[in-house]
Amino acid sequence: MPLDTLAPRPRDLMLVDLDCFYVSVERVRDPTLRGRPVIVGGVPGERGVVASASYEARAHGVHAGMPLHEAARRCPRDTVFLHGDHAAYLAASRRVLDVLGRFSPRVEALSPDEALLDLAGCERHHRSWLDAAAAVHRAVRTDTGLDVSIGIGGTRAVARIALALAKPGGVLEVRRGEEAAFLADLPLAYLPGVGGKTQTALERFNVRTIGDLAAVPESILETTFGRTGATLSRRARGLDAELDASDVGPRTAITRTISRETSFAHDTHAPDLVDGMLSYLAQRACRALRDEGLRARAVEVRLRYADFQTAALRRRLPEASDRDEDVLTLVRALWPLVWQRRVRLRLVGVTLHGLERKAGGQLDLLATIDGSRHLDAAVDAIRDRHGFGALVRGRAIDLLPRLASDQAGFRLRTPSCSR
DNA sequence: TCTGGGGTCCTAGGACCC
DNA sequence: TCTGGGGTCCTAGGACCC
Repeated sequence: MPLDTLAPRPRDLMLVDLDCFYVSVERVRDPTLRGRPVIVGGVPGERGVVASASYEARAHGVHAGMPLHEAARRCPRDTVFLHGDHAAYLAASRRVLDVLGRFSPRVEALSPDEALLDLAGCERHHRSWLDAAAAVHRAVRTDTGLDVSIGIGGTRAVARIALALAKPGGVLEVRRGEEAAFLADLPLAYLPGVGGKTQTALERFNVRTIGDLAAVPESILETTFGRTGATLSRRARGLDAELDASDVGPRTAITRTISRETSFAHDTHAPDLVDGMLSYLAQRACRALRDEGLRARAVEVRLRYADFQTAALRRRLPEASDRDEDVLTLVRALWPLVWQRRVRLRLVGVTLHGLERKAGGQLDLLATIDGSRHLDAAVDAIRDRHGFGALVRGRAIDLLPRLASDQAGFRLRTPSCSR
């Protein structure tokens, strides 16, 4: 890592977050949902958790990540439960990114409902950053009907914490030089990278606020917690950690892993069901792989038992591949090895590792004489026209009626805000 | 019927090579 | 005979985030 990326570079970052994103998109499509408790993630009776809850639902103690049946127990009768429409959310997300692109040439989508803007060079267009934030809020509102919250700070971590305090629908700017004072009294849990385990570990050292952490010498934290300790130390002091120092902009790095997993409606001990579901998931993962123009070098099969214990095995493929057949062979060999306990399974999943860009030229030439590659391409084309379920290999076909559609990532954690 | 699905980064130990 | 390092690849698993 070059030294200059470690030096604290003065910059102004604006983190924009869409409030109750999924619920808000649903309300734009169906205004009768306004003012009522709305929960996106599934319907009661299904296995699942809340992905997004309206403030009316949150008033009853519902939050993202809560099991659906628990949410149903807490909410009034007229609460609307929706599965969600991820294609619509993605489309809305793109429209918002278009709007943000008018405010800065450097916009980075962090998730479907969050984007980071580097404000360098935008000074002359606005009297202040608060002014700019108000303009962003108005523009997104006008063009998409969605509301945003905004955090402004000199580092990704500071902007994120400012955002947490700005919700819902507000703006908070932390000016350069004021980071230490801003962070000092905040509970440790506000610091990105501090989860339950780390918080507990640090509390044993009497570290309870971000200011407490900032006061501990970085060398001690690094000795105790390794690289993570150094990262947290820098964030707590309002500095960029190595991880955070990258330029703001579209991600260019290659995807690291591609995974597809699903929970069974009921825990199962039926080998046919497990084999079929894993075949289906493997084919979906391979399709995503081909869509990205990547090949995988290793395959992992994961499962979760009814008691929530999980197990996984990872093996290299004989050679990097994007073909259903190669991955299926390995998946079929692996799952009987992973499933050791005589306990029902609640979830199975397939993860592709060691992704690399598919080589061009010569391999394409090979592909023309490679029948199974042709087959995958033909299958992909049929699925494009008629949906993924139109064609599934082998035993996976038995499962089709109960398979859910492709789903993008759910937003789980909404930092709590008491101000 | 407690506890979804898709990711990233980091660590650690063993194999193997020089 | 004994005692080493360093580097890289591979697998397993933890913690965290949205």
